[in-house]
Amino acid sequence: MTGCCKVILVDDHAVVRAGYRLLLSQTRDIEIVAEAETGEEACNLYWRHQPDVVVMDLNLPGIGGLGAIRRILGRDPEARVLVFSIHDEPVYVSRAQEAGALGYISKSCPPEMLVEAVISTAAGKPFLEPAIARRMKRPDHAVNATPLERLTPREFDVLCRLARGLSTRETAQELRLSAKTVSNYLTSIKEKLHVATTAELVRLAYRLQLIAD
Amino acid sequence: MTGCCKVILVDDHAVVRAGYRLLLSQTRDIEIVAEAETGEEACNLYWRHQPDVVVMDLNLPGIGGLGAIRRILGRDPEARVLVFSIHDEPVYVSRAQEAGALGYISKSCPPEMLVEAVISTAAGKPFLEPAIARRMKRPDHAVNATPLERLTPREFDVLCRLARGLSTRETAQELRLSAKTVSNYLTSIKEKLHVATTAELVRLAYRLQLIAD
DNA sequence: TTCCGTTTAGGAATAATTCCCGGTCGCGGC
DNA sequence: GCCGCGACCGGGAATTATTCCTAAACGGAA
Repeated sequence: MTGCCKVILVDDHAVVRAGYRLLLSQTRDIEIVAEAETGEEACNLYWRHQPDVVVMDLNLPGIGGLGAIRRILGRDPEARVLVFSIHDEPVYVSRAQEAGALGYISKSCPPEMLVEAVISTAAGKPFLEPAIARRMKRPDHAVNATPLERLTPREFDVLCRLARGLSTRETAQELRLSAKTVSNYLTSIKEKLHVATTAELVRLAYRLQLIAD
Repeated sequence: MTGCCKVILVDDHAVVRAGYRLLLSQTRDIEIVAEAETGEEACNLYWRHQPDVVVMDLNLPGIGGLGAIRRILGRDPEARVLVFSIHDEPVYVSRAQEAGALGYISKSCPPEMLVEAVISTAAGKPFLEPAIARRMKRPDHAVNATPLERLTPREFDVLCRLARGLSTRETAQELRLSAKTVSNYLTSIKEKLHVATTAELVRLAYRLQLIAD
């Protein structure tokens, strides 16, 4: 571990970022070159700084963490993103990996592991929190466990936003789609998840821990 | 501010605690004497250390943050608790204050404010994040505090069913109303609870423990 | 009695949803 | 290269849901 790895920190809470910054600054090998509050901001800062790794929270305002990952990876397939989320459910891990994340740790991990994961990811080595890796291996979760796995990435995007309480119109604006398309997605989501009403959909989203409170 | 104020840190995420610990340790006046992951643990550690202030997250496993606050205050009415939550809605503030919290800040506040709030609360002075204080003063806050009380009995009936996932038609059948009437109730419920979509309504119902899972 | 809030629902206008369709794009196989 | 597939996007038309307004019936409070 010679050299210093440059890190961008993405999280919508300033206090939280400040904490991580201190935590990571204790290690000589790590330097935080920028912080972002939103996915969009993260993308912009990425081009400017060309960091070795992006430490990315998942639920961000705007395009969200997954959107940001897709956007960054779309333009730089070599980008290394470490997801650092409050969620430790396999659903989110799969989604993040699909989007192109190289590492994934949850906020329940011990503090040292954050450092370890950052260094590993910066070096291009995938890092997955062991506790989560164990859960991912359990057969019941494979592809058929949650019907969520049958949703396409875009359907998933739409579901996340509608479940959070956005209207079809707001969702459309955020994702730059027509309200019509969002409606059509909603219909197919409901069909795939076997629910009839939006309320049922939201309850399901709670049970699958897609949204929390 | 002579002397050192003793702090207990309560949050279910170790990394997050580690960050706050570093953040607070930068100030000489503050010493973190213990950390807890759950409300129960926080209570036990409170008797052992008799801290000047407890920095408490709200959503904890088990009895939760509010439960812990009530339990601590129940045995030591002089206890000083600073709530440090991700939520910035007035509902949570009122709940926390009812439970006995002396201070409240959200995680969207600037890092320096955490230090300020800890010192203030430790000294027995209430601290409320200015941005939240402003929101609390808005007239509609009376509604925010106990939103369900503004619903008529019939509206409540309707809400329970819709939130559980019944369609307007099913709800109408169950209550022997016309679907039209149920729709009309739905509109007035949404207005009284200040939500725009059904999804938001369901989330609110979760938070108010109208439905569980 | 008069007034007010609740319960109920219809009419009309508007918005959302459903179902069906057709187009584009990229990817893996032949 | 060409084919097929599935994801992605949204228009059209029919159907439903929602909103906003109105109004009747009822019961309790002033």
